Amino acid sequence: MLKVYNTLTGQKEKFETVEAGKVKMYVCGLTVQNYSHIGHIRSAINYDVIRRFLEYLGYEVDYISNFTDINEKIVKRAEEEGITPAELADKYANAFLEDIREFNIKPADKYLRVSENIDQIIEMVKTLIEKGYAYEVNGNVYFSVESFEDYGKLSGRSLDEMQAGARIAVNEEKENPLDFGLWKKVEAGEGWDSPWGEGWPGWHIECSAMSMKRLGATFDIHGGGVDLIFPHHENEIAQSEAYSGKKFVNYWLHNGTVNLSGEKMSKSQGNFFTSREVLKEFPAQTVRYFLLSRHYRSPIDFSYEKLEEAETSLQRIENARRQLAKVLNLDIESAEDNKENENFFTKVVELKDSFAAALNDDFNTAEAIGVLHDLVGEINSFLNQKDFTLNEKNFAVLEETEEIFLELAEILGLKFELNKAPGADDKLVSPLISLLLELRDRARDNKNWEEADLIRDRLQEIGVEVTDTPRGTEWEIKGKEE
RNA sequence: GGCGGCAUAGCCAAGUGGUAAGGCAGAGGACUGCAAAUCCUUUAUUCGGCGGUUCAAAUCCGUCUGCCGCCUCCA
Repeated sequence: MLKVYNTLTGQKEKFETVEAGKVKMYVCGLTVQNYSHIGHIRSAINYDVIRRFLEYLGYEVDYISNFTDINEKIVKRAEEEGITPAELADKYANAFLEDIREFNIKPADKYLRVSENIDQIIEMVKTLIEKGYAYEVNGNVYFSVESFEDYGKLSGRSLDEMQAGARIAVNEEKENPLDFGLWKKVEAGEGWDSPWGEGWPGWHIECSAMSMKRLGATFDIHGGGVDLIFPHHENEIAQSEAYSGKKFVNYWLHNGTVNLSGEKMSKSQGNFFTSREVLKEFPAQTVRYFLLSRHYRSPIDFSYEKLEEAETSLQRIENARRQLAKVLNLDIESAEDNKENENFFTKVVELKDSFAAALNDDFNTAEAIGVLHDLVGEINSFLNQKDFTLNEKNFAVLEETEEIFLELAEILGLKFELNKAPGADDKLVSPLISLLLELRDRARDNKNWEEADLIRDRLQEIGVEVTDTPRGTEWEIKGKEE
């Protein structure tokens, strides 16, 4: 049974959907004003795994995200780059889509853009004014936080507490300093026409308008970074529920931040790694694996040193996968059976269940990765038994294990494709290498180590890795080192 | 100042009442002509300090210390 931690209640809750068998989820995307950084990628990977697991559980998932393509920052950045705001937004939205492909993140079913949903937003603002939740002053429209009884329920604050904090910029137009903008007046020619004059939507309103338009007044999951809880998501709840009179979202999920030396990575602080610069140093899968090695709600400290550790750890899993594939390629030697494979397979199935149980517990990917390593240990031990032979029963069991292994990895979005280097399947290359290795074997039989090593070393230089294993000499095209 | 979170081995990290997963590094071993690779075993009487509840606490309560987040744009 799936349990998820809901920020709204501060507890893990049993997960039940509005509509049986279907999950409607909305994840706050980014303002497309620059290249994405690792913090954005963590968020995207996190919700990607959540989505994949929900699909694994059999749900039909409608996963929606957004691109904020209208605001001051975009205008400013566009001026800097000498292009129009729309071009800038397009450029970075496309860059983001390229980035997530690298990280094996499934794209959302739909990315909603503010610029394409202005009508919807205006309609919503209009209704909020009519219902008495919002007011217009000089072409600006504000939401009145005092008019919404439950204001503060997500972030666990009360209006009194927040006013005591008194770190809110003074704005004479607002009835209450905490009131937030729904519609913002801008210079002629820069915005959209509205009943209140030319302007832009406020930041928070877009997510409400677009998510409800696509997913309905009440939907299942709304996700984003913890730094969005207040004010962004708090405000979304206020305006959405004031508008529809219904509960907006059942489960609020928030992922932790990516930190650098303990400090939050963020654009405004200037302390961030873009995903692109990280990808120059490490494979995307390593980054993904690293980010999933910690529970999504906790902050994670980012460094290249940690990525190197993650790389080594990930290789252990990759090796097991490769060994498994190699063994499955061997000829079946005997029909004999031993009891070992039954014990082995029982454990494999148990681990499969443990893996699902880990993710069922608020998507605990760190624990799930631990289970994956346990599975690797079982596979290794089984394959490295002294008297291992590939009999029919072993083959069947290993084939099924491979399937389970790949299925679980797929939930985490990890791909373990076999190295299909160019030439590996070539009708000429393969026999040629086999021939060379035959010569090497003969040299070894004659204890002519010099010649044997020459063949191995020369093959290595060409990019063919030769490994002596208890099952005989194996080779693999690795390609040349760059 | 207000609200919230976190503190587990050398490092990273799971674990929310039943006696400490997993990874990295380290140590030992297996395999090998050698090398590389790989594999196996092993590494916390203890969970920031103190006090309390309980038959039982890393897990609950109180308190102290340290770190972080939000309160302004932010994934």
